[in-house]
Amino acid sequence: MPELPEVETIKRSLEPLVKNRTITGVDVYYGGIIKYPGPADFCGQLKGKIIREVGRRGKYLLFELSDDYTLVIHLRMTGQLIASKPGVSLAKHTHLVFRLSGGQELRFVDIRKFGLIYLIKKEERARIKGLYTLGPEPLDEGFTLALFEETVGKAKGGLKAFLLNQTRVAGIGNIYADEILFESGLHPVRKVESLKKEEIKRLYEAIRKKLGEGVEFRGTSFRDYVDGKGEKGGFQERLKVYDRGNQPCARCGQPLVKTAAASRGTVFCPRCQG
DNA sequence: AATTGTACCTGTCAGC
DNA sequence: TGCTGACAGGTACAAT
Repeated sequence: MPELPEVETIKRSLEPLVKNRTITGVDVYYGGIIKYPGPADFCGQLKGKIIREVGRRGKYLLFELSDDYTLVIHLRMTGQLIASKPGVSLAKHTHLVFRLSGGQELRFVDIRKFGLIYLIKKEERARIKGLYTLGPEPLDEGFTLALFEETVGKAKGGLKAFLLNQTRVAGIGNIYADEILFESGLHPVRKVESLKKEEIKRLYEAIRKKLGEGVEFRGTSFRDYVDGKGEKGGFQERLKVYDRGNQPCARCGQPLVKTAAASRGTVFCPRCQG
């Protein structure tokens, strides 16, 4: 489900509903989601903690808690984190319920059970490899063209795989990767090391533009994605290539081609993305 | 070090 | 109406 724009939208929608509330208890219906520590310690340590801040890094949600603890949640493909009122019947595939002070609950729902949840002390962040190896945040001010040129200089292989690699740039997934490549007019299996300076700039600008639009339109509800209030996003109506195989290209009218690149379904325009 | 393949799960859809 | 297989927003880990 969620790539950077979706996770950012969840973060923003949840923040006012959970910030400064105390976790009064945790109900576990499927403990396999909890990767660290064990379920008993997880629940025991969370009880009584206050949610100080809600943050995001790449596709990870970070709940900064009292006593320097961080609750780290990755939604992977089908994970949802939804604020609910107590007593409302549990949606199917609800695996975890965080009970909060002031009559609020935060529920973790995940059809495929791929989600990952950790409770760590701040200084234990290295325990989560996918988190500490993340590349730069593409929408931050620090993500400059010069920094991106440096990143590109270190990489090799196909562009689609490059964009999906979280250690290069954080937060891009399959939907936005295809949209970014279409926007920049670059072929998904074009070699990173073959890019000219001007093409690197186009790619950089497309990354900022497409992820920015994704956030602006509150994410892509292609399938399961909803924000922290259970509301759908709007960017699915603005997709130009993702899930549009065989449909005419918005730019030139030629049929878009669906193929596989980096072992992922990939749609592109063979004419515009030569 | 950096790729590639496989595993983790359930649901949906196309084709028979 | 089943049934089967392919595919789905993403990593983590092992093997190369």
